[in-house]
Amino acid sequence: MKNSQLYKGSLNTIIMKLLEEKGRMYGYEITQKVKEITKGELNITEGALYPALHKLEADGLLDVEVEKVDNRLRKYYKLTEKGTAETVNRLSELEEFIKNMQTIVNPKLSY
Amino acid sequence: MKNSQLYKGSLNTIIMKLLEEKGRMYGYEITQKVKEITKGELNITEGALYPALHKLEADGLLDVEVEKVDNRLRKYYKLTEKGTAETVNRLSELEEFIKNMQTIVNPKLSY
DNA sequence: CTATTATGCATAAGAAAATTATGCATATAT
DNA sequence: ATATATGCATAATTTTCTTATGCATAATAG
Repeated sequence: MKNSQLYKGSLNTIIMKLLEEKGRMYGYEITQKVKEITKGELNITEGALYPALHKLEADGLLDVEVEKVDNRLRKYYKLTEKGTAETVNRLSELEEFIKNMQTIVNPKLSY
Repeated sequence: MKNSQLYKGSLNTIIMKLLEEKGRMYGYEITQKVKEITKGELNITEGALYPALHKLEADGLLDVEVEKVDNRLRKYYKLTEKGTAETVNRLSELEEFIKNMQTIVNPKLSY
């Protein structure tokens, strides 16, 4: 998704967190939202995003609703009950991860 | 390296940061250090570590010195000049990454 | 005294997740 | 007319990691 490899593995968590906040979003909207949040730093590619959405749906974490807006197709995704529960876990894992990485970057601040 | 996929892509940065701090380390030492820092949360597997070290060496970012300690072999790695320069970039990327992920987790704190 | 754990390096097969390169379609701006 | 933006999708390839091994020495536990 970017020149930095660090984002590898975080895409699902990002998607789920955004959906938790917004209620429902469509693919393109997610890419734009992430670009905005990260001030252009993180550009999610379609080749990563769509397969990820399909897998989350297949795993029962997301539901999809198709709508036609301005004669263009949109697939709105939202968290299922299972997905909402799983998001809690993913977010706590993410916070642990961030803490650990901060400790590695700046070991002196950890005590 | 762990059950959480979030660490994917961060191994090289972790290795380089530790080497920047410690001067030189050997493989097994790196696994133990990371385990200690993360309180057991992150266990780097040999299958990930050794190929990563070999690649960093092949890319000219690390130098290796073989030593025999207590009748056991150790391969001490240290940053080359190029590696030290590259570490600066990786660390600033990591800090950006952490900031971005924090903004995603907790958008209300970012203003 | 033998089996397990710790120390130490290594690689091979496979899976997972991404990149890169496409493809199709409509709408808008240049 | 052409490029850019919107919108979804997939296929080939690459990167990175997991899992499973293999070998070897030292120390500890039963």
